[in-house]
Amino acid sequence: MGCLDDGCSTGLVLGLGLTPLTDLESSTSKPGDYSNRLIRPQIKPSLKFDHKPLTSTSFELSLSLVLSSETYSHGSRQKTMDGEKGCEVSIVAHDLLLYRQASPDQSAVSSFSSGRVKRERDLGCEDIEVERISSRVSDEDEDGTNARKKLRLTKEQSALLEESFKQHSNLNPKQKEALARQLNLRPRQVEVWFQNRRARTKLKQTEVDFEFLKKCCEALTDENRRLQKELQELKALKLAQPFYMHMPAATLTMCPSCERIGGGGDGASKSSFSMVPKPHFYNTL
DNA sequence: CTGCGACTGGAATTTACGTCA
DNA sequence: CATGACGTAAATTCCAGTCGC
Repeated sequence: MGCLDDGCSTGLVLGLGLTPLTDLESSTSKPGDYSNRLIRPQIKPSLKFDHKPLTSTSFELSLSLVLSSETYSHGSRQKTMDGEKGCEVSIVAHDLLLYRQASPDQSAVSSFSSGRVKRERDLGCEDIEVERISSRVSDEDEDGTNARKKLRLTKEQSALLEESFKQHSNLNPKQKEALARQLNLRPRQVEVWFQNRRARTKLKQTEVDFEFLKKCCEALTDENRRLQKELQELKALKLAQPFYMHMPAATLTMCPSCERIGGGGDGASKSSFSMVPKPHFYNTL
């Protein structure tokens, strides 16, 4: 990314925009995890300027040249090399687009600090157009810094997301799209919400597991201490009462709870207890 | 301080495309 | 010329970690 500053040093950044001729969202998509990839071959020429003329693509591409000072600090992950000059060209199309909440009661405005080109297909064409109109107006701070402005989801949005998460913690692209439409959010936002939700659910579960294991550990420590003590007492008993010495060791058992010694043998076997292993309470998770 | 929306970077995976036998 | 195997680039998703409001 250093090239933006020093390599080219032109102060110019080439921005790429998709002006929709797009039936690509509606017609070519198929259900399935990677349906959106179907549009990739069409986007590809736009990313590699040295391959094909832009006009060969199936939709119009708009390029804008802007001063690099207008670009975002995060920059773009998608970059390519200018074939002729060997100069890195940053594609910042989406970076310059501002998302505007469709809901009028949404006071918060989501920043679009580092939307990447690859994310652009997340947006419906209308959304792109809306964002294009409202872009460059208010997303950036006056001083050009790119502070994240955080959207606060409404209760309704959160509730619906939660509801949806309960049904499936992972969304396929179609579900994501539908949910985003329903919530007046970008698919990317829905995606991020689900990612965060999964991560935090996992974190919570880890904490619960940790507490559980800690309690198990404490219980086992206690049990171990008790058994050690019991062993000591048994040893002491053995020394103090030589009476048991002449009995075969295998016939002697001790009740773990009442600590009484039961003898083996024919007659005694009925009255003696049996050593049933204690069931372990710390079953696996 | 906590909650949470958003971002970054990396891994894994799929797909398209070019090359070669 | 058609075809299959193979390598590679591009694009996607998810996750872990982090930032910052």
